[in-house]
Amino acid sequence: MLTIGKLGAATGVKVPTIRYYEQIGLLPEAERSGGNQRLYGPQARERLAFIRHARDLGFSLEAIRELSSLADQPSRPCAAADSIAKRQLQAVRLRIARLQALEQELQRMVVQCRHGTISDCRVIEVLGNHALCAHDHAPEPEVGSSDALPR
Amino acid sequence: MLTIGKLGAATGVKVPTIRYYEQIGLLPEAERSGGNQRLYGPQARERLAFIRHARDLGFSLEAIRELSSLADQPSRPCAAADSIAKRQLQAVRLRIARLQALEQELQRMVVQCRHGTISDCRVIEVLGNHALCAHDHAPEPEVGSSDALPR
DNA sequence: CTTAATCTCTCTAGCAACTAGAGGATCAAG
DNA sequence: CTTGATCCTCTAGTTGCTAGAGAGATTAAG
Repeated sequence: MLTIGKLGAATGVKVPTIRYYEQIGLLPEAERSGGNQRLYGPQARERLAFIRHARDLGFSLEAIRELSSLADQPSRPCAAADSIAKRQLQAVRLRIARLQALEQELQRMVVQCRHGTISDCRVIEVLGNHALCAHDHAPEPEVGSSDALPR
Repeated sequence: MLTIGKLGAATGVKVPTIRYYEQIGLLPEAERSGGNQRLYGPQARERLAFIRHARDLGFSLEAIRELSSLADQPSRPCAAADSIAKRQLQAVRLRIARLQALEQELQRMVVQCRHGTISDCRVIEVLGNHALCAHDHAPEPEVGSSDALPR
């Protein structure tokens, strides 16, 4: 049995985050020791590793909630899991495309800066005037429930 | 003079967001009409467009605060503005690289899914076992003050 | 001139996904 | 048996907004 600190060290999840996951019901309530401290077995460890990994891949906690309730029902078809992953893939691709547009724009700004005074700084100038932009870099449209990429 | 609603429509910023910017001191306090409603001139409009554009380019409000205080001092050297933009460019590039790793991994997961049952779903399996991953997709390290990319 | 519709005002509370800190209990090592 | 690390609960803060209540202002139509 692991204490919360060991579990955190083993999975790379911070201690308060583990308690937070329990609080929001993403992890089941842990067993307790005589002195009221949380104790975790290998099952809890696997579950947390699953969550951690999915977080690293950018899944929202909501998506992870779905995924892990699916994981608990091994005989059901996996179409749902598949579609959650596909949605996430789409969201990631969109985000990449958008960030690449930003990258272009920022690079242009930085390259054109003559390092003089603010009054003729290209960075400030471009920010003040969208018309000087080469590309469209509109804000991201919302995509399903797995919009935000974390950390 | 524009009311807050017209200003919002003109700049693409929502009304409560404008009030929020004023509240946190990113916009100066607006003039008021006889009936206590906010009124904006062209200066405020430019400032808000500047903020909006910088937000679209992923700058944090903190970075924007710096940038716009710089913009107010036209005779100072522009090295500071330049370096803020460079930091942002770096952060964006890092984020792109990381998202591309995620994209690879997600795609592998999705492609390998045989559309059977959960018990042999590749998506669930990979999430449960990081060792099945091709790449490292560690969480992003923090970069300066302009970490989060919004919207 | 009145009424109705549409702003606008302030204020509080909520979202994701944590993080930080206070103040106290418990545990393992020496 | 004491010290220091770890654990407990609880509240509040972070970023960048968004939503809603309840009240007042303004405008357009009739």
